[in-house]
Parts: sequence; C-alpha cells; structure tokens
Amino acid sequence: MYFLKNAGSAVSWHHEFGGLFGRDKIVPTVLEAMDIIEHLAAIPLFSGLSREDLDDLVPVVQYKTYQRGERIFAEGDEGTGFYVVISGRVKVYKLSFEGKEQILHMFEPGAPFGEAPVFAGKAFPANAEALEESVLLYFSRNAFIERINKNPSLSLNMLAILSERLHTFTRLIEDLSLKETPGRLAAYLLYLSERQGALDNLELGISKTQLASILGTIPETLSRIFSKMTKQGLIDSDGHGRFRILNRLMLERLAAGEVRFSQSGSHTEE
Amino acid sequence: MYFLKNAGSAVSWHHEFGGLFGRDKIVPTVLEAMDIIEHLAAIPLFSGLSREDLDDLVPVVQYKTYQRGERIFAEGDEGTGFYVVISGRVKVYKLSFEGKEQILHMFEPGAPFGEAPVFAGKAFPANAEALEESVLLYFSRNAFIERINKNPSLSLNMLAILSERLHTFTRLIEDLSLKETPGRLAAYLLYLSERQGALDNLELGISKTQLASILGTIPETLSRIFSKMTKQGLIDSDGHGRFRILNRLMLERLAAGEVRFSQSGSHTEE
DNA sequence: CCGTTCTTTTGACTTAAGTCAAGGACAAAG
DNA sequence: CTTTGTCCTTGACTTAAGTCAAAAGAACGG
Repeated sequence: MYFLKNAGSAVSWHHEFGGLFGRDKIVPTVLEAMDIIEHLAAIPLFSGLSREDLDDLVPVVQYKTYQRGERIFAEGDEGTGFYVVISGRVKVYKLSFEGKEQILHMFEPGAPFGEAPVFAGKAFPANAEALEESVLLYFSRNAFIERINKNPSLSLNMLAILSERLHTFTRLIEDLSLKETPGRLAAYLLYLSERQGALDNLELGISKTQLASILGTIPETLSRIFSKMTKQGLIDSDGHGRFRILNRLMLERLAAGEVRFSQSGSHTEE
Repeated sequence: MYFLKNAGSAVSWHHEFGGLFGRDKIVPTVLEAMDIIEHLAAIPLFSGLSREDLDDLVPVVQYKTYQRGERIFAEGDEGTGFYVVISGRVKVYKLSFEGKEQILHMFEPGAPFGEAPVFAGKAFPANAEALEESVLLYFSRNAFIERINKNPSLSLNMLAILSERLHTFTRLIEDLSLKETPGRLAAYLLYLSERQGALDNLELGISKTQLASILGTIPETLSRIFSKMTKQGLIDSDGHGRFRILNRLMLERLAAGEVRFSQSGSHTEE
C-alpha cells in the first residue's frame, strides 16, 4: 500500500552517528567516505551500481541531521537537490488553509524523497519534517544529473522509484475519492499486517493522530472507527499501538468497498 | 493544475489518418516512417533527440486507433508498453466497487501515458479509455528500455515527465483531502482560464459528468455548485460549456480554501 | 420529424464525517 | 507526588455531499 516507504534492505541501518559527522559537513574524510559507500551500497536507488560508480558519488553527497519535529524543506522552496533517509523517519505532507494536515508519504531508511523537483525543475510541492532524530544524505541536483547522464542503470533505478511512487499516489487518490474512512483504515491495517509478516498481529508504529493524517481524516473520526471495529469484533487492541486482526475477511471486504461499515459487522448489538 | 495534460506544441496534430494505417500495423512503410518521425519529433518526451535517435525509435513503435468509448487497457493488465496520444483524447480512471469513477488524468495529443508500469514492472494501476476516436503510438517496454539505456537525454525527459505527473497527483491529493468541492471547481475554472489564455472566458471542453469525475464528485453535486456560483455572481454561463469569470478574486479565495462557499459570495439574497 | 437515449437540473432525504467541547489516560518534568 | 502537556476518547451538534427519484433539455439515428 501507499503508506510507508521501506527500503526492504536487511542491512543494519542503525549505526551510531553520534558526533562522527556534523550537520552539513561537505568534504568527507577517508573514514567517512568508507562509511558513505557502505550507506550508498544499501540504498535501492543505487543497486546494481559498480564500486567505481559509488566512489564517484561520494564527493557529491552530504550528511545532514535533523531533530524530531525539525522541518527539512517547505512547500515552495526551490528544489536544489534530494534526500535519502539513512536513519530515522521523515514525513512529507500538505497543509490546508485551516491547518489540517495530509501526509503524502512517510519515508524510512533507504528511501529517497524530494526527487521530483530535481527533474521537473520546480519547487517542492509539499513540506518535509523529521518525525524523530534523523540522518539524511543530501544529493545536489546538478551533480546528480551529471551522474545520471553517465549511468543508465542509475536512471532506470530512479525511473522505477518514481513509477512506484506514482503507483502509491494512484492508490491514495483512489482511497480518498472512492472509499470511506473505515475502508481506508481497514486497508491500512491489512497492509501493516502483511508488511510486518506477523500473521494477524500488527503494530502501528505511529501515533493515531499521524495515522489520521495519513488516512485523510481527523483523530476524532479515526478514534470512533477504531472503537466501532473493536466493538464489532473485527480487531482487538492492547491499548499500546498493537493490534490483532480478528476478522480478516470482513476487513478485506471493507477495504474493497464491498460492504459499508454501518451495515457490516458481526452485529454484537444489544 | 493537474487536470489536463497538454503537449503545448503548436504543431498541427490533427492530420487525417483515414485508412493510411490500420490498427496494430507493425512493419512501417517508408512513407509511414516519415510520418512517424514527424510525430515523434513533436512529442515533448523526445525533445532534444537527434534525427538518428528518432530514426532508431521508428521500428519499435506501432500505431493503434481506438473508437470513442473503447478501452485501451484495464486495471490489472500487464504493462508491456506505453502509449503516446497522437490525436484524440484519452482518460485514465479508477472505478469504485459501486461504479463511481475518479478520473486521474486526461491526456491530449503529445502526452505519454501508461509509462509507470514499464519501469516499475507492475500491472496497470488504472483503466484507460478513448474519449473520442484516437490515434495512439504504442512503445513496447523492452525496446524502449533499450533506447533509454543508450540515451541519457531520453531518460531525463522521461524523469521530468514522471516528476511532473507526481506533482499533479500531489495537487489532486491535496484537493481531495483538504479542499471542498466548490474550491476544487473554482481551481479548475481558474486553471482552464489560464490555460486557454482568453482572459475571463473559458470553455469546459468536456461534459459536466466527466468534470464531476475529475473533481472527485457526482454530477448532481457539481450541478448545484455551478448554479450557486452563478446565483452568487461568480461566474456566468452560455449554457453550452462556455463560461465567463465574473469574480476572479472570490474564485481564487475559494480555490485557496480561504473562504467557505456557504458563507462567501456577493449575497444576492432576497 | 419523432422516438430513444444521454446529460443536466432540481427537490427531498440520508448519511459520513467534521466541529466544538469536555474529560480521561499517560508520560515527562519539577 | 503533583504539575504540565500531549494524545486519545466520547458526546452533542452541524454540515457537506451522496442517494433516490423525477423531469426537462439536448443529441442522435432512423
């Protein structure tokens, strides 16, 4: 589903960065260069690149670190480069005039973001903010385009990533336009359970407020739907962000829009 | 805005194709090859390519013609290639379980569509249908990827197009999630008036039913909003798809979400 | 010209979801 | 242990927008 961008790499991402490189350090030391290469090699965007190709990228990247809640870029900022998450988590979102937030994407280690303006030559169309302390790699526009010119496999990787993202946006549009909120929540829960592999157990990993913003609704509405799903025996919660799917079939029918929530359910009415 | 994809080319696209090439013709004759090249040269995706590069593309393309209402591909079909509109018009859309339609994009001559599955290696995530008799150029996946490998400028063009499309999807998501229907209509009208250049006069060019599907609503709702806008003196209509903007400022404020429709307007109440 | 069909409009009604307000749970900070 | 702030929940209410039904217009083919 569209909700999270996971690198899917088994490589241990969570090194300690403490103090090794400061924010916006430009000239890498030899030690850092080795570190950078290790990071680059584990980024799907660079899969299939030779060791020399990676070496070639080292001088054009910078580490940047952001605190929880710190903004990375704002809508309208000029897109002079893009980022890859090394550690931490980043949300990309839009705000309405009244302040309602719609999360477009959450990015986890290994995932690039902010690339579109690099190729379209436009400003960032949305805002980005670190959800926790995060280390990012920054690639400046011009240097990266140069590398793409020389490396077809790099451009094909990038095309694949943008295509994949278009696909997730398509699903988000479909959900917002054609499904009701309970269906979107059901889809999200099923997606999480699949992604986490742990059969019918799953963990949100984010606050319900954030989840509401991902699903295109507000916390109050989400809360009501959660309690209704629980009452109807579709899911069960430990009260700490962990859930168990009790009626997968019904969740799937909800997610597909086959059933309306008000009518559906195992009628535990009294 | 996100609504229409226009090539922006001044080249006369509307040749007569009558009988010259049948559907799915594969081996081009010399005459057709010249014709193909002429078409290719006017497609933004191929801008900046040398004459030889274009020649090189000729053997991998096919013309296909579709009647009004004919389906080009369906959600779930394998994406073995992509299309470029030569003449006519194509909509790409999603359907809900109950049959409600959301148009993701309308494509006009010069615009490519269906490319994402080519690079992501997935099935088409939506349906495509010709809105009128249309001639398309079909590029098969493998042959095109080969060309990309050899031609960085081609891949950069494609990256720009995908990035641009991501941008339009971002706006669509924003609109669906953060704006109300009157705001979306206002934005669409402003977009049309800008695109058509004719100051405050504009022409829909599509049925209101289609427009409803673009805006993520249904014809009844759209109709009510149109009549309300007219009553409030924001717009004026000739009843045949042509409109005049009477209060641009208010439309802009509606589109930005600064004002709610129910409260706004030049209070022509009685 | 007439009947069929599609599009658009309008009215009466229902419903999903947002707003506003209050209170409870929980965690971090003093 | 109390205070403070954030997150979550719940209730009462409002509102935007969808449903259903009917009818008027416009478009099309014979």
